[in-house]
Amino acid sequence: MSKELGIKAKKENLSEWYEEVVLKTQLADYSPVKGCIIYLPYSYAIWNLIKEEFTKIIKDEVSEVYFPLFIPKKILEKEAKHFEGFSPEVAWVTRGGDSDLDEWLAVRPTSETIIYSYISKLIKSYRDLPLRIIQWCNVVRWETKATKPFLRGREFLWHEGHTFHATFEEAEEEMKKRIYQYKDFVERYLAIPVIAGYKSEYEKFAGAHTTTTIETLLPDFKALQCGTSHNLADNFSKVFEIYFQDKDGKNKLVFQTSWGFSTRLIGALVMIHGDDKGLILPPKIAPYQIVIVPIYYNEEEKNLIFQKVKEIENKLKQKYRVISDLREEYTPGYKFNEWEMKGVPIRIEIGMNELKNKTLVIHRRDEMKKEIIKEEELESKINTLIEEIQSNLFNKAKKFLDEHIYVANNFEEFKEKIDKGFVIANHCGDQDCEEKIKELTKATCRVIEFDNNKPFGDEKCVLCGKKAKYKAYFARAY
RNA sequence: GGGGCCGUAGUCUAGCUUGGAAGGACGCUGGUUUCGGGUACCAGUGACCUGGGUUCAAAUCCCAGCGGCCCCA
Repeated sequence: MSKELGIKAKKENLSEWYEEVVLKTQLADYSPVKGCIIYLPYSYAIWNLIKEEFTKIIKDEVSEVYFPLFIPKKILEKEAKHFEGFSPEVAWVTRGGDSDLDEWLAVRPTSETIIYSYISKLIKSYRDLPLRIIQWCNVVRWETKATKPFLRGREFLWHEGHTFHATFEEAEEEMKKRIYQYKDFVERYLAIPVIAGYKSEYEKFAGAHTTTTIETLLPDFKALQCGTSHNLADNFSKVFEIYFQDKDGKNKLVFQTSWGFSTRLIGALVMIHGDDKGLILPPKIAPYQIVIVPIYYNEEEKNLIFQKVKEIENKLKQKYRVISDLREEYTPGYKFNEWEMKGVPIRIEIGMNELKNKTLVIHRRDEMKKEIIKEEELESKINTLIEEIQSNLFNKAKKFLDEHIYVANNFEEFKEKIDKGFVIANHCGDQDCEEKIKELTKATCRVIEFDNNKPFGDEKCVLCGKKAKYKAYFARAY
């Protein structure tokens, strides 16, 4: 009776548990390079599903492109604030073959500069606007601190959208549209509840006019940024000289946005939905939504049951991602445990009892409950179960998030609650003051809601006591 | 940025204090058996992170590097 295959750590010991789940479910493995993980088939399948589903949502408006991995130093440093923000973690190519390069090439930490150095070729007239492009790629940020698979690495996969508009207002609208799209997507597909809103001045994207974000809370009460959308205004078009000729014949600067989310979402999925047995995947992005396990005692039964398994599989395959586990060297019990660890939402068990009675055993991973149904009810049962599991996971996560949002009327209350989740507090908006809060509590301003951000109570900043500019969510962050 | 722990087969690990033939369990391969919650037995397979130093002799001691984990800032 070996327990070696299962997850040994309890979820209470979150770090230990997380590492074990990622490795044992074969989502990913370590590589020889610090902070660079190997995306094994299971996590890559999840990423592909995320890509596929998100693409369906945006494909009518946004075209897919691919720009180079390398960015010449001159181009990367063109927008001063952007460069200042990213330079501490840029990886450089300084040598090619046998010779030193005359100009260093950055491995893209993000692609604004390489794209914007080119894009004026595509934008001549107001008729070319708005222009919207997206690329799915890898980026490199040379982390020096501790790395964690999916959540913090030197290389990760993401998409970055870049849009070009005639006016500031249009760009502002685009930025918000995308962040709401992210919120909707992450909540409906990954079942991860998030809070959407602005970043503070201190936390915004290097080079942006305004940054918006979606933030969630992990089980260790730390906030995790799940996606961002920036209004770059004309900050980049000024330095990259991206002009268009407007209806009035004048040349004008374009206004831009950029937005993205990354494979970090996979880390969030694991952390938020998993339990002591391992992963629990939301049906909409589970590589396998249903696993069918046959149970038989001899060759004769095996043939009969495999036939039924195939029949059920083919029926369900019309609509769902199904796998039949026909491996003969493992017992049903072994298979149950393995697929539960891997988080497959629904399991169907088929043995002689089911064959005789024209029934099926249905097991749901989120509640770990078995049910016997009539065979003819199968499709309607699966349809409702898929929906139920998806919303059950979201509701559980939403409950956790809601229960860990506190309000602080003063700094004492702030300090008391800050290690338990999000703390809503008034803030003056000054960068120095925000930095001070970070020094004192390790917490940062995570998000300022779009609406509902007016200061409350005495309307004074929680730390410095000056008149508050807004109320915001603070937390310790990943 | 500071501190600590660790690196032995695909995985978990014994051995390290006190230097002297690297042991077990799981997995994997072949076979028999079993299959409704991690079957059992037999046989086989497979490892000391890298580099340097000390020594007659290094998994073991020392130094450096690489990688992983944890705590603090």
